[in-house]
Amino acid sequence: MQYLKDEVKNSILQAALSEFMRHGYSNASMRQIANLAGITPGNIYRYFKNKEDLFQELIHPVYEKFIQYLMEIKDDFDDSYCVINTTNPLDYLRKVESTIVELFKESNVELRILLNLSSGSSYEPVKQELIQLAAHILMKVFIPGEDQQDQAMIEERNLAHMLAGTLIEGVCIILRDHEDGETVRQLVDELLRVYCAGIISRLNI
Amino acid sequence: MQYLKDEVKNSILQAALSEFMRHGYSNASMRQIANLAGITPGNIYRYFKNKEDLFQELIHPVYEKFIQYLMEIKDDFDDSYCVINTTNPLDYLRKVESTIVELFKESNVELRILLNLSSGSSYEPVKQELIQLAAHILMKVFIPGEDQQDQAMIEERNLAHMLAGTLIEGVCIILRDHEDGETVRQLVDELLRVYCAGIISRLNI
Amino acid sequence: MQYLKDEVKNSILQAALSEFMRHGYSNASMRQIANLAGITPGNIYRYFKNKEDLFQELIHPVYEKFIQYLMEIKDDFDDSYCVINTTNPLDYLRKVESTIVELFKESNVELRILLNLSSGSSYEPVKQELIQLAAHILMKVFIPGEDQQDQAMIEERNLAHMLAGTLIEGVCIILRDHEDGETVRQLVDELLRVYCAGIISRLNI
Amino acid sequence: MQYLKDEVKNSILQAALSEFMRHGYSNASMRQIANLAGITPGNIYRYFKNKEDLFQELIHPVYEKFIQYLMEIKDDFDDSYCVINTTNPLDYLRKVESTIVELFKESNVELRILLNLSSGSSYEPVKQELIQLAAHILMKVFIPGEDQQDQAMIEERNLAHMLAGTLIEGVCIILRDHEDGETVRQLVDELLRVYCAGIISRLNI
DNA sequence: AATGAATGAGGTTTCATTCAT
DNA sequence: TATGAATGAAACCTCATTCAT
Repeated sequence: MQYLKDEVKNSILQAALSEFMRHGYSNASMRQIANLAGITPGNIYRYFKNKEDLFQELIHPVYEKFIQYLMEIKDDFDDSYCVINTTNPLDYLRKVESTIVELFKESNVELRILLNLSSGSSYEPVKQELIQLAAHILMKVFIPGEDQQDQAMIEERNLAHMLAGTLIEGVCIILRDHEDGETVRQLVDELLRVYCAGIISRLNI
Repeated sequence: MQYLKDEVKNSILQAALSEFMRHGYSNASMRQIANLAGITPGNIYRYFKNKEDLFQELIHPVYEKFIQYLMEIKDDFDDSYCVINTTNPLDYLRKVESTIVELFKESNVELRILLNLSSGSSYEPVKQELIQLAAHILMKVFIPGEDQQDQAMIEERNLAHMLAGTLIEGVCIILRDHEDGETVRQLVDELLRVYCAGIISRLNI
Repeated sequence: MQYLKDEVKNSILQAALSEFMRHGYSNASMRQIANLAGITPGNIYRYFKNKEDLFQELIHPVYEKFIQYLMEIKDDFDDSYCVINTTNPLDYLRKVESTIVELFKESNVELRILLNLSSGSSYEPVKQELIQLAAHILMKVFIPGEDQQDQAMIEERNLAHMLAGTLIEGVCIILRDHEDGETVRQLVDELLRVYCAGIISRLNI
Repeated sequence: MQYLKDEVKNSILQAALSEFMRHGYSNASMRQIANLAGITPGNIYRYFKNKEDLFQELIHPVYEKFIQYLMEIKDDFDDSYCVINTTNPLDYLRKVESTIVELFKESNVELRILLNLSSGSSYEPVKQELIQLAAHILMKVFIPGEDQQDQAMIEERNLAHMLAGTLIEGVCIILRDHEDGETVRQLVDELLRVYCAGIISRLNI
C-alpha cells in the first residue's frame, strides 16, 4: 500500500517548483505540472487540494522561516543598534549576512517564487511587506535619532525604500545565478560591502 | 480612411499600453483592450495579427532604443575608458546616468512592461539579456587590461554580473514606485553613488 | 448588429428550462443546455454570467411574484379571517384559488423547478418557506383563538404543516399534468373542495 | 470468506443507503460510501458492478414490494368493491392505510429514496408509474360501473389522477418530516380522513 | 479479497481569435 | 471598415471506475 505515494508527491512538487518558477503562480498550468510530473492532471488532486494548496505547500515553509528571521533581525536591530549607537552598521550587516545566505542556500527557488512570482496567490503582497521591513531597518541607519517630518525626511524614506528593494533583489539575483555556496557567500559579501560603503559615504556627507 | 485608421490604431495601442501595464502580457485581456479603445474585439485584428503582434508593436521600439543605447555606452566605454585609463569611472557612470533617466522618462511605461511584465511573450528573456550586456560593461571596469582566464577573472565576472543585475533591478524598482521625473533622477543618482562608492572602494583595495 | 442575440438568448432559456426540469439545478449540465440550444458551451457565457445567473433569470420573476402573492394572501387572511371570524374558510380559499391558478398557468414549469428542483441553488430553501407560510395560514383555521402550547397544539401544527405541503404538491401535480387552463382550474377547484370538506369535517368533530 | 463477504456487502449497502438518503442518487459519492463502509472505493466494485447496480440492489426489493402491494390492493379492490358495491370506501381506504404505513415503517428510507431521490437513476420515472397505478385504483371508486368514454369520464380520470398524485406526495411529505412511527400513522390517518371526506362528499353530489 | 493510485471523461468557466453580417 | 456573436482550446477541478499491486 502507498507503494508510490511519496515518490509521486515529490515529483509533483518538483514539477510545480519548475512550472511556478517559469511562469509564476497565476500563469502556471496544472496540466503542465502534471505533464512534467509524468502523471494526469486529475491525479494531482489526490495529493493537493487545489492549485493554491500546492503552491502553499511549496512556499509556506520558506515564507514562515523568512518572516521569522526578518523579525528577529528587526528586534535585534532595534535593541542593539538604536539604543546604544555603538555597533558599526557594517559589522551588524555582516553578522546578518551569513544567516541570510544560509536560508537562501536552503530554499533558493522557493524564495524567488515567493518574492517575484506569487502574483495572484495569497502571498502576492509579501514582497512589499518584506521590502518595507528592510526599509524600516535601513531607516534607522539614516535617521538614528528623531522623527523629523520635513522634506529631508521624505527623501530619506524614499532612499531607504529603494535601497531595501535593490538589496533584496540583489540577493535574489545572486541566488538565481549561482549554486555554489561559497560563491554565493562571497557575492553577498561584495554586495553588502558596496552597500555599506555607499551608505557610510552618504552618511558622512 | 487612412486617417481614421491611424486614429483607431493609436487608440488600440494606448489602450493596450494601459492594459499590459496593469495586468502584464499574459493576463491582459484583448476584450478589455477593445473596451478601453472604444472598439470591438474583432476590429483589433484588422490592425494587429494577434496579441503578440500588438505587444511587439508597442514594446519593440523601446526595446530597440534601449539595446542600441546600451551598445553605444559599451562602444563609448571601450573607446574612452579602457584604452587610455584617464576618466574617473564615477564621472563616467554619472554621465551615463542622465541618459538612462532620460530614456526612462520618455518611455517609462513601455520599459517597465518590457522589463517586468513581459512574462509569456517573446520578450520574456530580454531582462536577462540586458543584464548580461550591463555586466559586460562593468567587466571592463574591473578588468581594465587583458583577458585573464584564471580564478580571479571568474570572480570578477561574477561580481560584474551581480552588480549589473542589481543595478537594473534597482532602476526598475525606482521606476515602479515613483512617477515624478525629478524624484526618479534623484534616486537613481543615489543608487549610482552607492554603487560607485562601493566599486571604487573595491578597486582601491 | 445584434442580429441574433434575442433569438439565441431565448433558445438558451428554453433549453435551460428543459434541462433544469429534467435534472434539477445541480445535475443540469451547461454543456447539455448548449447542445439543446444548438450552440457551444462558451457562448452561453455571453448571455449569462454563470449557471446560477442563468437559473436565476429563469426562476426569479416567478419566485418574486409567488412570494409577493403569498404575502398578500397571508395579510389578507390575518385581517379578514382572524379578527372577525365571519368568512367561511371554504369561500376564502375559493377566492384564493383563482389567483393561484392564474399564476401557475403563466409559469408552470418555472414554479415546478423552483419548488422541486432547485437543490444546490440559492432557491433551495424556498419550498420549505412556502410550505411554512401555507401552514401558518392553515394554523389559523385550526386554532382560531389562543396559542396553546400543549400536546393538542403540537398535533395541530403537524397537521397544518402536512396539509400545507400536500396542497402545494397537489397544485404542482395538476399543473405538471395539464396544459388546458380550464381543466387546471377545475382540478384545483376539486382539490380545494376535498381539502375544505376534510378540514371542515375535522373541525366539527 | 463467504461470511466476510456478506459482512462487507452489508456494510456497503448500509453506507450507500445513508449516502443516497443524504444526497440523492446522482450526487452521492462512491468514495464517501466506501469511507462510510470502512473500505476502499475499488473494493465496492467487487460486490457491485457500478453505482447503478448498487442503487438497484438497495432499492429494487422495496420497489417490487411496493408494486406488488399496490397490485394486490388493486385486485382486492376490483373483487370486493366494484362487483358488489357494499363496502364503504372510507372503511376500505382505512384498511388500506394500515398496510401502507406498515410498509413505510419497514422501508422508510428506501421508499423515500425511491420516490424522491432517484433522479439520474433508472428508477427516476417510478414515481409517475406509482401515481398512475394509484390513479387506476381511485378511478374505480369514481366510476364503479361501466367504462364510459364521454366527457364526464375524462373529468373523472383527471380527478382520480390528481388525487392519486397528491395522496402519494402527501405520504412522501409525512415520511420526510417525521421519524416516529406513531406520528406517521396519525398523520396518514388524518390525510386519508380529509381525502375520504372530500371524495364521499363529491360522490354524494 | 482488498488496496488506493491512477485514469479519463466530464463538470463550469475564460478568452484569444474567427467570420458572417 | 467594423461588428460582436460564435467558436474551440484551454483553464481548474471532480469523480466513477479500473488495475497493478
